[in-house]
Amino acid sequence: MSPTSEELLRSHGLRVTRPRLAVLEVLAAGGHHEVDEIAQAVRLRLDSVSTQAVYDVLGALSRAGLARRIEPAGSAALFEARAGDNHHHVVCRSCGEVADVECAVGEAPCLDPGATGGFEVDEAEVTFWGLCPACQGRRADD
Amino acid sequence: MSPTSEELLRSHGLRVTRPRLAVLEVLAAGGHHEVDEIAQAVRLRLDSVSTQAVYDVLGALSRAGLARRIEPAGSAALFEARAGDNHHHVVCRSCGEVADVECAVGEAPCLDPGATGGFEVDEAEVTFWGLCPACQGRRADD
DNA sequence: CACCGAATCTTGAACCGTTCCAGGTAGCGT
DNA sequence: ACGCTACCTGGAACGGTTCAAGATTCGGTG
Repeated sequence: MSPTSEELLRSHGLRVTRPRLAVLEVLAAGGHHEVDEIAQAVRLRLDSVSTQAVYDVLGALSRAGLARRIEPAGSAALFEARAGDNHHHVVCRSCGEVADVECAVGEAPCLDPGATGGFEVDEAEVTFWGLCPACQGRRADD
Repeated sequence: MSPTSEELLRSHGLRVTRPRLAVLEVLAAGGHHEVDEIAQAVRLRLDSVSTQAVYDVLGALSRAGLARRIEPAGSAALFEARAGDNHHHVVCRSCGEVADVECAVGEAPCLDPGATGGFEVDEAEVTFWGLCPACQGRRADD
């Protein structure tokens, strides 16, 4: 069974606070969200939370491995609950919609680059670009 | 033999102007550069070029396929001359250094995602993360 | 070779997401 | 219950990028 948000925080050495619980629950609902969206959703649950607090919380959760930050070129930072399972993303060139893509290879780093010029690689981040179903329909509208 | 910068521009339907020639030559020298670096390098060749012009030129070159824009999470936009050959990048987590990595698979999109949720994928962008040779040495300094 | 329309460049300011700062507040171990 | 910190608040600052209006230049035409 999945642990409660409170247990998650404690087990990762983080203090349990209302903003953190709220952010965790918003992320747990799934999807990829901008900081602003998260802030708004959190404010529906709590009376008021500063933008700064949301950034801090998201930073803390990311560092603890409870959230993952992605940043597709041209977009603001997005956060998602899935972290540590090495999955990837498809981004729509037209509307920016993001969806998860399972890692077809397996373990991280799931790709073995040939010559890396001496770099010590620990992760391979893959971003697929294309058109989401909705934008395929209205292709001419760009 | 490789075409001159002027021929490149003309063959891609772009007007030949001093700023464009200068930017192309800076990029042709290789590497991955920020807009600001490019602007400075260009100003060594021409008397003065506005920052805006550099952005416009880089945008035009990217659209024409003469330059490629990459944007590793946490960095400003970088531009490089190699475009259309579907190669990838390694980024140093410590200093941000970027190096090219040949595509191990071949044709674009060089990865075949399994389930893409209906997305029509046309490109797979791979970013490897790790430590560059220099930063491996001073690992403790972070 | 002069002319014209469209593309391009200049200057200067606005924008947006993110981060920094100083101070008050609240979680949690003792 | 107390104190140490980590955390949250509010407001201002920042950097990269983009927008806007107008002058200039490119390149095809007559």
